[in-house]
Amino acid sequence: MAKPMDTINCTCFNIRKAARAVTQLFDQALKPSGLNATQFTALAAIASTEPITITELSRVLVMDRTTLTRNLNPLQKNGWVDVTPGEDRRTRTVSLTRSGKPVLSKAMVAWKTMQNHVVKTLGKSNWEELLENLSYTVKRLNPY
Amino acid sequence: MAKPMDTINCTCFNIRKAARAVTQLFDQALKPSGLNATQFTALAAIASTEPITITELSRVLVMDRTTLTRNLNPLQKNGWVDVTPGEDRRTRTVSLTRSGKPVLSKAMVAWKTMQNHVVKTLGKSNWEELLENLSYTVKRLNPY
DNA sequence: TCCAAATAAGTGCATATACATCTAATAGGC
DNA sequence: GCCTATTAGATGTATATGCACTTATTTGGA
Repeated sequence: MAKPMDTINCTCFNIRKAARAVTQLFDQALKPSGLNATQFTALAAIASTEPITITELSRVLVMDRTTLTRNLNPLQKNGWVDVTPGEDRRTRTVSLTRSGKPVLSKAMVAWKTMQNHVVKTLGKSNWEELLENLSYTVKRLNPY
Repeated sequence: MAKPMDTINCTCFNIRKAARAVTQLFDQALKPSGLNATQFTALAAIASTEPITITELSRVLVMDRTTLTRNLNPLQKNGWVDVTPGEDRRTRTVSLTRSGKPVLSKAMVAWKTMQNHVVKTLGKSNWEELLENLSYTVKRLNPY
């Protein structure tokens, strides 16, 4: 019979715990740019793939469609992304605005600094192993 | 100059992505028990450490104090945990209620099944490496 | 003893997350 | 061409997350 103490090794607990720790570091680093970690990731993904529909982007981000819709709200409110009807009128097409570009550029600098800090703190080979394990985990368990 | 595509390797993006995927699996598995992953983790931690104050528990869970306060709300609402004033009257003491115990027991069974499934799907040695990488990451980067 | 600093916790605010459900539009079979 | 199944997206609801700020209590130094 499993006991409460056994959950120290819970995959879910450990990955969420680490996600909280890492998120806070990146949120802090990105703060001067006006973005948080989620928003930065979304903007960078949009810049790499635009024009892209909501559902397609949600698959890139491995995120529920409805979560993405709401995550785009603050980005639209600030005028950094446009969401316009697609040719298939069921779809909506997401793209970076002119004023979104410099915001992303500035954030990229802050991101790179923190990314380097994390890689250095963990050690390059540990960090590489972590990323590989995370990719493999998503590949095997991704629900989308 | 870093480009948007570089963020494919963003530590934060990758760990949050994996956390979403894993969380959904555990949320589904735990659903019949009436708990989600966060609540299950909190209940199990409380069972292992009670009586414990809010701040102490937030450190166990590597979670902001104020986040924990709110995460306890649904558990209190359902009568699964008690939060009572401590001897030091600044503190509040958290403990599992009589009716919380069977809820946790049932959830433990569902948790163990999913935990085994994940370990098997990833392969035991990959899973062990993942957990080790995550622990190390929290140890080096934990803000609390 | 008294008062300032430190500590514990809660609240306001904004955002993140996803399931269930709804509406609109397209695709496919007949 | 028409109707049904499918697909894209938005909304209602509930919970998760953490920063800034506030209140209450204890601690510790003068």
